[in-house]
Amino acid sequence: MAKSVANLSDVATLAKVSKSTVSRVLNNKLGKGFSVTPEVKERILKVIEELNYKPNLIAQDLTKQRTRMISVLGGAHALSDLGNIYQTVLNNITNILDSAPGGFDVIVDMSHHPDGSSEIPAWRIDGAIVLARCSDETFEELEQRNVPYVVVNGTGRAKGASVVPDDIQGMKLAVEHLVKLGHKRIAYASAPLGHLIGHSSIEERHQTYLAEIKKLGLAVLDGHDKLFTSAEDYLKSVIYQNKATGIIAYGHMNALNIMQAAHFLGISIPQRLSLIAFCDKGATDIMSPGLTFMDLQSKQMGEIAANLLLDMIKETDCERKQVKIQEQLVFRDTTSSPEN
Amino acid sequence: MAKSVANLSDVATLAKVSKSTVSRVLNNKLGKGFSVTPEVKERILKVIEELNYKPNLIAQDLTKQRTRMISVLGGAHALSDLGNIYQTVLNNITNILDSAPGGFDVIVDMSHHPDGSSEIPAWRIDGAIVLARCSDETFEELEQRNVPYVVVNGTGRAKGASVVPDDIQGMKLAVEHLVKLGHKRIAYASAPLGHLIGHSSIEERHQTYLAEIKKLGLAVLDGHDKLFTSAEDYLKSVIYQNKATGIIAYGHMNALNIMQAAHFLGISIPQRLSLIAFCDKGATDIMSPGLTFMDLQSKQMGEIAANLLLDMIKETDCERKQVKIQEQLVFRDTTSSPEN
DNA sequence: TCACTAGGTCCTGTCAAAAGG
DNA sequence: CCCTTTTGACAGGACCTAGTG
Repeated sequence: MAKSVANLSDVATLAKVSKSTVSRVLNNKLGKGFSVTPEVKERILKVIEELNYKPNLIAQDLTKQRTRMISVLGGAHALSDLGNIYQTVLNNITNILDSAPGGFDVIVDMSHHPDGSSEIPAWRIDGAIVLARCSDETFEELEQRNVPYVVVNGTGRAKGASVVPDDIQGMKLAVEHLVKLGHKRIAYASAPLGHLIGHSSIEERHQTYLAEIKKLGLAVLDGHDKLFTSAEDYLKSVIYQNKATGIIAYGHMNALNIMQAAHFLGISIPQRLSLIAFCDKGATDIMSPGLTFMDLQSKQMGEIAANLLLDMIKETDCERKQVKIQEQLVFRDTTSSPEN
Repeated sequence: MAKSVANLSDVATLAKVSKSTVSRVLNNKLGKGFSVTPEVKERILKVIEELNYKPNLIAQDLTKQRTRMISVLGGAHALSDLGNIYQTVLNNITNILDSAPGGFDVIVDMSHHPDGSSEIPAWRIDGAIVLARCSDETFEELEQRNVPYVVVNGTGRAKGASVVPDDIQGMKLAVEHLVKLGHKRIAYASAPLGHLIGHSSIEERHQTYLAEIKKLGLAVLDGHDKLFTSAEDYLKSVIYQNKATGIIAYGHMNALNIMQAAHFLGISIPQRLSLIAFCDKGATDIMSPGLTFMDLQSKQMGEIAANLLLDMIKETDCERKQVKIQEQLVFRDTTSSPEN
C-alpha cells in the first residue's frame, strides 16, 4: 500500500498549477499581495477534495518551526490517584489551550521515562505544563531549550512560571472554621504514604496547623506528625485517647478513609466528629455525607496556568510569574458545633 | 534568543567533517559498509557533547516517515470518571509500548474536538488506541489513512482490531455466584446516567441478567430497566418492596452509592444484602468493606491491546483481530449467603 | 576495501521574480 | 511600465544512496 496519501505536488500536478499556488490558496494569503482567479481556486479546491489531501503536519512543523503541541508532564500521578485535583486542572487547561487563537493540541505524556533519563521531546513541543513536578533532567532540558513551561501546584526552575494554592492561608481558614464552630480539640491527619514526597503542601499545611493551634492556645493533638496509614488506628488514638472533636485532613483520600472507619466504629459525623479536608469539588462527589472542604480551586489553577503559558509562548521575554491562589471554604455536612 | 539550538550542520562544521559522517556516527551504521577512524568519531562525539546537540525529532520524523508516537483517543472519559478501568488499561498499554524495540511515545490527546470535526493528526502518529469509542469522523480518518488502531472495550471499523471483556460470560458468573450462595431474589442496578450511551456492556449485561434469571426460574426484580439515579430510592424499592437479597451492579460507582445508601438506611452488607459489581481492582480500593466484583481484567486488556497494535505496526497486512477477554470473579466481603 | 562526502529526498511555506495582459 | 496572476528556487534538519580518492 505504498504511498496512499497525496501530497502538495500531487495536487499541483493534477490542478495544473505550481505548488506555490496551491500552498497560497490553502493558507489564504489573499490580502498580502497575492490573488488567484476564482477559476483556478475552484479547480485546486476540487482536486484537494478528490484526493482528500491534507497537509503533512510534520513537514508543516518543520518549516514553521512550531508544532502547536503542548505537553503535559507528570501524567503518571494525574491519572493514578482517584479524584485528585489534576483531572480538573487538566480539563481546564485543555479547554483554554484548545480554543486559543490557532489552537494547541494538548498532549499528556504517559511514558514512564526511566529515572534519570530525560526523554521529553522538548524540541517537538511549543510549551509544557508540569503537574506538581518532573525529573531534574526534564527541568534541565526545558530550561536549556528555552521551552516555556508552567508548573501547577509546585515550583520549577529559573525560567518557569508556577501556580500554587495558598496552603498557609487555607489551613488558617480551616482552623478558624472549626474554632468558630466551638471546637477546642482539633487534630490533623497528615498526608498518606505514597503521596508525592517533599511536596510543599505537606510541609506548609502541617506547620501552619501547629502554628495556628499554638497561637490560639489550643492543644496540639497526637498523630499530626505521623504518616497516615490506618484510619481506624488513627481514629482510636485521636478520638478515644485525645478526645478530638474535629479533624483537618490533608486530602480527600484521608477523609474518605476516616469517614469509612468512623462508620465502622460508630462515630457519627458531624455529631461526634467534625471533618474537613483539602481537595476540590470533584473529589467530594464520591462521598456522602457531603464533605466540608477547603477548595483548592483547581479550575482556576488550570485556567491561570494555561493563560500564563499562552503569554509566555506569545512573548518570549515575558516575566516568570509565581501565582498563589486563595483557597476557599465550602461548608457542607461534615462539620458542625461539637455535641457537648 | 534566535537559534539557540545546534543542528547537524553545526556539528559537522565544528568537527570538520561532512554531515553524512556525523549522521552515521550517531546512528551507528558501522557494520553496513561504513566505517570511521576512532579519531574522527571521538572528535564528533566531543563536538556533540559541547553543543549539547540533539537531533531534531521533527526532521527525523519527516525523513523516516514515522513518528514513534502513539495516540490514545477518548482521553476525555479516561480522565473523567473516578476509578474507571481505563486508568489501568492506559498504564499497561504505556508500559508495553514504552519498552517495545525502538520505544514509542504514548500520548493522550485531551483536546475536546468539537463534534463532527475530526482533528486527530492521523498523519502524525504511527498508531492509535481508542478507549471505548471516538467520533465517526475520527474512525473515518483512521481508516482512510491506514493508521493501525485498536479499540479497547468497544468496536471499531473494518481495519481496526478490538479488545473487549466478555460481559455475557461475566454476568452468567455473577448470577451463578449469588445463586450458589443461596440467593433467590436478585436485582440488577443498571448503568448510571451520563455513562457512555450505547456502549455494548450496557445492553449485554442487562440482557444476560434477564436471560439467566429467567432460565433459572427466578424472579426478575424491578429497577433493572431504569437508569440508575438515586441509590436510596433504588434500595427502598428493591429491598423493601421487592425483597431482594442480592444486587448485581453495573459498575463501581453504582456499588459505591449503594453501599453508602445502605449504611444510611441501616441495611447491613453482606448480612442483609449481597452486592457484586463489574469493575477492576483499582476501583475497589476506595471502598470498604472489600467489594466482591467481576474483574474486567483491565490489565490484560491493556497488554493485549498494546501487543496487537505493535503487530499491526510491524506488518501492515496483519489480520484485524477481535479479542474477547474472560472476566473473573473476585470473592470478597460484600457477598455471602442470605440471612434467613 | 577503507574512510569519507556530495547531493538528492522527505514535504511544505515563502520570497523574489517572471509571465501575461 | 504597471498590475495581476503564477512560478521556480530554496530553507528547514536529518537520512541515505551513490560515488570519490
